[in-house]
Amino acid sequence: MSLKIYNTLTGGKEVFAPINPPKVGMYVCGVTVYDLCHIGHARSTIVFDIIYRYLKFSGYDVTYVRNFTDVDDKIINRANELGIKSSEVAARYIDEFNTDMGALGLASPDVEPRATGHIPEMLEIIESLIEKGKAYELNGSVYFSVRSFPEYGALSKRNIDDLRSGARVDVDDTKKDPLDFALWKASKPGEPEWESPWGMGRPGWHIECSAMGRKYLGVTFDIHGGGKDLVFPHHENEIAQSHASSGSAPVKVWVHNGFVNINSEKMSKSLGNFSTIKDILKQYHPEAVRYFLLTSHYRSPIDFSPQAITDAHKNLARFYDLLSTGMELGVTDGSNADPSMVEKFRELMDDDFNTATALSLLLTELKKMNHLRDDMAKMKKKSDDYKNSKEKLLAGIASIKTLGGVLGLFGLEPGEFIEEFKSEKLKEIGMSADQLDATIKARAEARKEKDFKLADTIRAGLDDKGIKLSDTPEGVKWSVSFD
RNA sequence: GGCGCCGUAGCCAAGUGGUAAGGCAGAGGUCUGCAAAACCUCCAUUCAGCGGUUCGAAUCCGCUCGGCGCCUCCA
Repeated sequence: MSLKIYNTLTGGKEVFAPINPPKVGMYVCGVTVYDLCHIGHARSTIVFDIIYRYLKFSGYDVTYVRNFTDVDDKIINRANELGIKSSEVAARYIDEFNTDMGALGLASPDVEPRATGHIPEMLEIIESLIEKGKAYELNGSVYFSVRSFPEYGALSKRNIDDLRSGARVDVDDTKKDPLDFALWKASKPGEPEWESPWGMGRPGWHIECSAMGRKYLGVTFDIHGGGKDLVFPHHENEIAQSHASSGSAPVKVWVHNGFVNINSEKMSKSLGNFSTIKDILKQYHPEAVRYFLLTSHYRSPIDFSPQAITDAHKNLARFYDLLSTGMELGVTDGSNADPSMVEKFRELMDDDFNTATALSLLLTELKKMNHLRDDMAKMKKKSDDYKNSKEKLLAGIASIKTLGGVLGLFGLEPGEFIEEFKSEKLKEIGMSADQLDATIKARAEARKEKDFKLADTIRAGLDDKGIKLSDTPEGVKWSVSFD
């Protein structure tokens, strides 16, 4: 079986055939750095993080480029509000982006170019477009002539004549056609600006991706990604510019991720219903956020809710519990992963990165391994049965760890995941580890004295605070409950 | 107005022509002083509704109802 990817351009799943295998070039639209990132940005970044990881897992030599848009109207507005330079705004939010995405465990792209570092490359494309009669200069700005590009609308399935230009698009008298868009904008006083053949100015939004994609990945590359909302106009315009300038299509496969919704509505600033990554990470473990985002297909909308992330966390905790057993038994890496599991995982992921079913495969394996673990507890350690079971268990755990790793999961030491969450809980309820210890000891004393009433009262008291006690053969353990 | 997506159990969610994965919640059981965790069993004759195509449809087609997105900056 081979990897199939849904291509927005053709509207269907296609067998993935890189231009120069095993090399793969992938460009993903990053963020405009004028504010904190919300969970929607996290989704997009995580989706492409997983595509990146999976392509590499599949043996491709991937060059992953993700840009920062660091010159833009919104950044300028923010800079004016704060009374600082727009470059400072950009620097600040690039830092914040890196902090947030780092917390979410994202693999770094191979190149993270910034728009402002590629002005000459943009100017080169713009000049070539003017030469070819695809763009024109007016009052120091340069516009792309949409009607000069017959394929315009192919990506977003739009007919030029259906675009109600003027109704919702600002009619700009300086443009020859309302559909035309800016490649270069003459700068106003106080705005960031660069020299150009048409005077001082700054780039339009779309041209940066055309320039940086071409610079790092070539005139035509394999995959271009971004959020669904970028299909039109951003990616449509990008195709027009790049294609018109080079004479060939810039991208083979266009991949777009769906939105994160709140109560079935798109999360957005204008609706005021967004949650920043920082806020979410105050309440939930970053890996639970990643797990949650993987439970539905990347192209579908996903509804953000506390319940959904809690569910994700519960499942993660189950995995880490098994993984800690694996540690005790000596699993260190995935070298002895079960080949048939890996094969199944591949089949699922090869079908347009179906992470939801891939997770269910891991959950099914989890259940099998827990079953085995329970059985082993009843066996004699020197018996052949025990040895055989242990071998299977180790292979199962190794498979889960390896395949989970492709999804960016289970990277922590099991103890770390569990302890991290527990110490957060103690902080939340204002109890020290020593206090909890003493309480647990008091209950143990009561149990020893067969004073079960007192023991149960103590346990219930902790339970009210969200702390669950378990009496296990290895002693009393505690964990965090959600309900 | 144009283009497009979605509607699967109490909740979340796969499956897109061969007879409904998985998770959460719930019920019963094993274990336990009792619990918890883990495990076992059960939990959609049915996929918004109505027609049609087919030997066969949640899956294809048409219509209806409901929800959402893009067409303006947006992951």
